[in-house]
Amino acid sequence: MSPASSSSSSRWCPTPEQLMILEEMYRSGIRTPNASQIQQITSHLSFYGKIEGKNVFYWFQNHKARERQKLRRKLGKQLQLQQQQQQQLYYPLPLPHLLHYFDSPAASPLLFPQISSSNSAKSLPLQGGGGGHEEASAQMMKYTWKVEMPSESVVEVETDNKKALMGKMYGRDWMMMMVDLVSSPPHNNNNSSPCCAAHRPPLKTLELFPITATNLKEDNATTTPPPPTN
Amino acid sequence: MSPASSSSSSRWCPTPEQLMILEEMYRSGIRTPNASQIQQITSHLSFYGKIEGKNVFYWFQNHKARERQKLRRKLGKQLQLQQQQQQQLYYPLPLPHLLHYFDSPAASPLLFPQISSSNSAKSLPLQGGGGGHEEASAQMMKYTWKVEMPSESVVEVETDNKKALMGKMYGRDWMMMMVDLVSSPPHNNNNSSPCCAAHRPPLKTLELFPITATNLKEDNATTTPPPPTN
DNA sequence: GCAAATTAATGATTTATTCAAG
DNA sequence: CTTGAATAAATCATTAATTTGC
Repeated sequence: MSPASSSSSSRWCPTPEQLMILEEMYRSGIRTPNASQIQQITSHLSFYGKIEGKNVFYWFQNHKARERQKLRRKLGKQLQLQQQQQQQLYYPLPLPHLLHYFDSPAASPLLFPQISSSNSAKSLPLQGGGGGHEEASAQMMKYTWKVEMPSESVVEVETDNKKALMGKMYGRDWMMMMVDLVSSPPHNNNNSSPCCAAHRPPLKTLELFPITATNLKEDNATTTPPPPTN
Repeated sequence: MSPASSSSSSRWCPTPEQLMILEEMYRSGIRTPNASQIQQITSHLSFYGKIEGKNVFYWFQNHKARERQKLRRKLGKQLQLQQQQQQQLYYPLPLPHLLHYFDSPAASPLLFPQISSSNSAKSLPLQGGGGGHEEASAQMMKYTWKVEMPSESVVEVETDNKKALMGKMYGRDWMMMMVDLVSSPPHNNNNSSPCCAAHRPPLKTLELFPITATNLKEDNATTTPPPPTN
């Protein structure tokens, strides 16, 4: 099973450009891109280096989690203080380490445009079946770039059959599978250097782009309109 | 449809304080409060935010269930460990009186511990899969799964048979299989210095992709019109 | 200066939780 | 109550930083 022994780099290493773009996207509100978005992002980022859909997927997952974690600690302290004060009014609670939920409606005067709350905003904006069986999380579709994918062959699937076949597969994994199919185009970077040139030329111009992303999900707090919950 | 209309979330969202108190109560022994107790609790908790009696009722019900579940799992694991140790002396006897604790197909391995370090051979480097291969579950279509796939080979399956067959290929196993089949493109894992391009394309002015309001409807076009949930 | 040893980041997986539908 | 879909949390594992001894 020695996978080519030669360090096939088991792990993706984002180039500065890729990272920059991803962060900008995140900053713009993107949190959990769907497969379609991932494909496009991947496609674009592949210009700057080897990358696969799952990398993008993971990046957002991890980044979101990290940010949330960071934030949670800060808020946690604040909350604890508040609660310490309040608990005196009611039950003499020993105040353990409850740090599960954050949902204070008072919301966050946060500086960062993200992570409104961890578990709180449970109100999943699942397009709540308004009208009739939607298929796209509308919110997600807001930002969509026109990318030139290698080939375009819309697969027609028999939903019914498929459904049966799928058995149980976690959504994420499934998505990844799909994403893998599309992943990044062959990117010949014939370079044997260890991995990830950490410091490469600062690449000058990189102007930031206007991503009109409105990925409104439980995440994102910048301009969260009350989830229609349609 | 569209129960919506509810400007506020249709669902109770416990504030941290409420949650803390509830948990403390649970900890002190309360399990199934009667109407009177519920009323009282609700009254108290309402100080920290909107809440109704039924919320309290449901909370205790759910929490109780959850705790049981948790405990059940822990016991299972402990047993597993103990048995792993003991099985060297004796042989793994699946304590019959615990069988009812396991109801999922995944349970069997527990009873017959085989020291399967799940995380052992994680690093399954990219296999140069190739075969296209995709199927979509009806549910997934909500994410607009009409993505452009390199090759389309819709696997025709006999729903009925397959379904039955699936029985054991739950979750991870199934996924892994699929992923293996699909995975990433050709990618010769020779010495193709995988990681990070220290060598990315000229990249001069970094022309960022045109993500703008202009093409906000691409997806619509290719897939389906996202309901203006927003 | 460099390379083994340690530590810090962070990419990749797995597990648990949550919500909704049947 | 059960099951499926989706997500977040927890965890693992590898890479890059860094420290340290030479």
